[in-house]
Amino acid sequence: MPKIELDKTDRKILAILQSDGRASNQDVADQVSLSPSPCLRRIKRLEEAGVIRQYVALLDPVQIGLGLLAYVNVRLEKHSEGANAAGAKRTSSSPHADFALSVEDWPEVVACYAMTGEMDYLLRVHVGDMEHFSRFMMKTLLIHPSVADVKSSFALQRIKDTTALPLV
Amino acid sequence: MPKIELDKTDRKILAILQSDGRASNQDVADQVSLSPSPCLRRIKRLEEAGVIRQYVALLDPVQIGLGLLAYVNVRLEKHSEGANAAGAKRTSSSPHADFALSVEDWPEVVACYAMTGEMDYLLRVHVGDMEHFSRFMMKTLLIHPSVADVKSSFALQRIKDTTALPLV
DNA sequence: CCTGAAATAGATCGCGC
DNA sequence: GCGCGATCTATTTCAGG
Repeated sequence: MPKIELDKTDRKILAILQSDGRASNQDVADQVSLSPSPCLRRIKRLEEAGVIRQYVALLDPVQIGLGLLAYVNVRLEKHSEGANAAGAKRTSSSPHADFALSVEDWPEVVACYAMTGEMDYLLRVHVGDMEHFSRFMMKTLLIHPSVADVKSSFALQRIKDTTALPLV
Repeated sequence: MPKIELDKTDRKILAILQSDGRASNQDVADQVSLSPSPCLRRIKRLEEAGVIRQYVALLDPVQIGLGLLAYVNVRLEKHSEGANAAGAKRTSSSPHADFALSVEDWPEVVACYAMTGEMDYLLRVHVGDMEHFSRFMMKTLLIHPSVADVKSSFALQRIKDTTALPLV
């Protein structure tokens, strides 16, 4: 991905599309004081350069039955043997590679980052309720051979949560 | 927000729009084997019920100069007096209300949840580099009168990060 | 709840500036 | 790089089953 130059107009376009991903090219063009053709050219350029990665619809978790949000800190086994203990499905090169692959298959886990600090991974987990969470922990996360230790916290209140990044 | 019933077709529509927020109504209609009109009605219904909260464009943080992602745990002062110490701009009812208001004004903080456990808040913070992060900490977060203690971790690797919620 | 047709609006592209 | 104008495609509404 080549890092491209962004002028003031590009940043304005990005700000608009970050807050309304379905804004029509004409609307965007009006707001940045361009005619539709150059505006569309800029948007296409931003898409092709990968500055705009994706357009998505954001859903309300509560409305689709996912009323409980948890952040789970995970520490993995240090030794590779763990990966071949009971329940392991892959002959893995490392617990890390194995864990990363598994995470892809767990729909409750919407985000997973390898982190600095004493805990290796931070997971964002959407579930319906405590029972659902408990089931996920018992039947999925805790029985994973790479996992050594976990610590969970639960969201009490959303103060802020946006996909819009600040444009410097 | 009234919780509405979602049938199989609704869930299919939601799945499509979660992965492509700009999918045309015709495309969606084709994929769920409907003609455009009833498909559009369903989408409008999902939007009006708040199941679809928003359409957005997702940007690549690296391409816009935000190469460092941090999660910051914040613990607040227990006593209300803290909120009126040096630098406080609001006569606040509580350190929590005061902190929540401030977070809105900090563009680096894209997410903030009040959490269970020993730390009160979890913040997701996008910055350009360590210097930028350091500046944010020194000049913004740590001088906030409600803040008692912070612990930061930094993302080493993104394993997974999606806005698409699982549709049960 | 669906289909299908008709009117409106937006996307797209070649070309001159 | 921008803007204009022609063309094509999609959105949106509404009659009727």
